[in-house]
Amino acid sequence: MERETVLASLLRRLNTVSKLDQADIAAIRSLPVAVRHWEGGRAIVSDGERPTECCLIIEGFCIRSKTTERGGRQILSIHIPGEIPDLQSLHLQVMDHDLITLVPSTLGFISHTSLRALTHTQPNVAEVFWRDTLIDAAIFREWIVNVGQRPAPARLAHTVLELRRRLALTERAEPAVFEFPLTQEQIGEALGITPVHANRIIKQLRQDGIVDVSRGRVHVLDETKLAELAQFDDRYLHQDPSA
Amino acid sequence: MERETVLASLLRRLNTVSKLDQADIAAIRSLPVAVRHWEGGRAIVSDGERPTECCLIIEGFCIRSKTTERGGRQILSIHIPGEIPDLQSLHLQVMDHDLITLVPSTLGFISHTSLRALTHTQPNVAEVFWRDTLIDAAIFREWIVNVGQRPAPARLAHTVLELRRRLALTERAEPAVFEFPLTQEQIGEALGITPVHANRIIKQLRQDGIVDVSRGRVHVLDETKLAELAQFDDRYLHQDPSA
DNA sequence: ACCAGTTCCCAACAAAGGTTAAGGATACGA
DNA sequence: TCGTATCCTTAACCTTTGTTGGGAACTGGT
Repeated sequence: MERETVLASLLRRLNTVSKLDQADIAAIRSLPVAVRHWEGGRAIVSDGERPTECCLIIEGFCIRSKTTERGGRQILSIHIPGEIPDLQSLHLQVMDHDLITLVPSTLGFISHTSLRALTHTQPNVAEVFWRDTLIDAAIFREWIVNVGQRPAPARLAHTVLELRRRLALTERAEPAVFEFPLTQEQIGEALGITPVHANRIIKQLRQDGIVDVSRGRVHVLDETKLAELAQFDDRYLHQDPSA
Repeated sequence: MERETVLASLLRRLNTVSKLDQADIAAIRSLPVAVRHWEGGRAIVSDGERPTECCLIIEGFCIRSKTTERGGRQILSIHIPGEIPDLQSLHLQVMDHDLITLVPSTLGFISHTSLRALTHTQPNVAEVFWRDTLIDAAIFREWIVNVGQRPAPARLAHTVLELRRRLALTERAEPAVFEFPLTQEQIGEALGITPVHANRIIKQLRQDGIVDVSRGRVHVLDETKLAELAQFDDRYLHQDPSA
């Protein structure tokens, strides 16, 4: 795979969310990236492990999740190409959650060693990466609000709109139809509800002509009603570098 | 107030959670800190604002929270002396949530300017601060699990044990009785339940002889039962610098 | 075309949690 | 010490969500 395309979405994203100068871009471009393909539904790193590299999603979808001792699983975030979902492992040596592919994916592995060398020689890149992990945390905060405050249908609506907005960063569009490769069971795990209840609310939203979530895709049926249900305000994504 | 005591708990905490050398400690000690007293229940920074300084809690308790358009409030975290709950504002210019005192507190304000100067001259301090925000994010992840997966009594038990463990970092003890200055309404906002339900579960836990949460304090009645209910595993707090 | 394994779908019932409304305790200032 | 505000407490009732269990539809492999 071309080096260009491997880092393209990462650079596009970082350069939108922060400010990179030519030296930063060149330095990131020269990072050694080991490209590997991964099946769907397979762990990349697991809770308790001490990874020595970070994982850039080049193509595909991943989730982060934690499993409780009672066997329940909570999905913490959904990740898309251009993101480095385990960037925190650079300074948090032991994983406190799992990182798992949802679908067959192309991943780029970058060693902690070379990332640390990069952040030491390019302090501006260090700050851009730091900011990236802060946005990650901001998304967790909103996820807490989602699970803690919103009724189940609004939770799904919000999750769907957040993902679309984040996809728009690298894809430059907010389409009415887009990929959302979670089973109903996984949707339940993301929203903190059972799969049966996930099925109920999906059916409801479909019948109400608001949104159709099925076969791994989202069809937005009524943009206005969906936005009203989700009360989605993208400020927390901090996509504007001056904000 | 003595400079020593102003930064004492911050330094103790950072030095436990990460590794600081003498130069780092000296550099942090020389930070200009503006000490101010704050009433309880008053905002320090609010959603939408662009703060120019960060806030160190010297004495007291604070929370971070978000308010939804429907009027519900979700408490995202509880903060104690030695913590800088809005450190993220250093690289996320616009606040996406509120920071509020719970009780009358002594706060130390440190300008972004001097913090940036510090992180530029002492890259190791930058990494320690970065790591601190990553631990903050790890706590958010566990909070998502708490609200999304655990039944209400276990949520309260977990929250209580987490706070005690974090207090132990600067106080070096895990007492059976400690301060927990949240009203039942605020407990509900933290756990994603109504105040009425918060009251129900508090009463339940008291009657079951597990824990008594009242008048702003926690009394642990049965350490074993409480631990079993909460399924508390402190790995996610990353208090050990090698982990 | 068939099979096994998922995933989706649905119904009936149970439990957890939300709503409303009201009385009682506590703290604090005049 | 009296009031006022806040907080705690409880009850009755209602809604959402969980549980159990089953069947239908789809998928990928042979």
